[in-house]
Amino acid sequence: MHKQHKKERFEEFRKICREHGLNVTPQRIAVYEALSGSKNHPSAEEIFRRLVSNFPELSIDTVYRTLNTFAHIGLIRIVGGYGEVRRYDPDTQPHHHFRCLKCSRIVDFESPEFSRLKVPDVLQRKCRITGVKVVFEGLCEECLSR
Amino acid sequence: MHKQHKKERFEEFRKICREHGLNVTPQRIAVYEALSGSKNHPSAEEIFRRLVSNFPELSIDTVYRTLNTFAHIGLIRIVGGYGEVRRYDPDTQPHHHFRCLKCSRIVDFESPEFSRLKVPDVLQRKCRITGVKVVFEGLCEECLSR
DNA sequence: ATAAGTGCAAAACATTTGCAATATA
DNA sequence: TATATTGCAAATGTTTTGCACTTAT
Repeated sequence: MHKQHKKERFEEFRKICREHGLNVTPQRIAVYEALSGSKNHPSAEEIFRRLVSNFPELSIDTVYRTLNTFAHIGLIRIVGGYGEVRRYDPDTQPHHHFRCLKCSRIVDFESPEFSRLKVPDVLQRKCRITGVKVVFEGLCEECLSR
Repeated sequence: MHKQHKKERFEEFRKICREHGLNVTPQRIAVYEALSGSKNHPSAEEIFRRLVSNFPELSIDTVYRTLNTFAHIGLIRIVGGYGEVRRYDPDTQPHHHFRCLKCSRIVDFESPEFSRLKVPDVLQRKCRITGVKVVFEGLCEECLSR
């Protein structure tokens, strides 16, 4: 994923909304900006906290609704977790995760090789596969040094 | 993972409990039996429903507490999900998952090859890696034929 | 006997929903 | 102006917790 300027990203966002018949509202813009500018796969609550100081009328249920809408049209993804609060990923391109077992930090990494992993025959025969994700688990840098 | 007889599994279970200073209670036996006899990565609620008809005093909070205890000592695992209810996996051996995007069914498969995937340098340098899991996503047999 | 575990009821969270008011197109 | 979206408040669903009672060792 390469960086985009804020303005380009905004235009892209408008376009995607229009394509899906969604109004472009300040709330949606704010949530999308907050998530796509984040690197830590935040929860709805975290996104809300990040925004509410500059956007006091914003309500948490709108954040949830907005994230659900975005996930539904494929603008963002829900990240695979282990039964904690739901977290969101602005990166919809194929990529992979490291997850810290202690602090739940998620680190993205790309690997075209992993993204091309051969689908095992057992699955190939029965299912339609649309994606793969490799998840490494262990302890992150910060948790190791404590 | 190969099948074990019920009795062997029970002895194994007693041993693990003793090693961790846990009392062997009917509740723990029941929950462990239900989970290790299941093939569908059930939730706490599902395990509870499966047991309560033959064990009417059992309460749902004991099921939660028991599953948390088991996960904590590594007897079972919490399966990676997408922010739905927490689900549990009796199989602690390295294995991989297919997940249906429509009905959330999880299918296990083994692949020594995937379990030996090379840890990318970015991670190798910074983290201590203890496991890998490959997750394929798509539509399962049942959902395809509807 | 003693410490650990359970059931109950209540609390704490996380997420969703109905509805009237408001903003977008 | 018509419709989609929001904020509020309340509902729902999931998971945890305090405490007194019971059970395993």
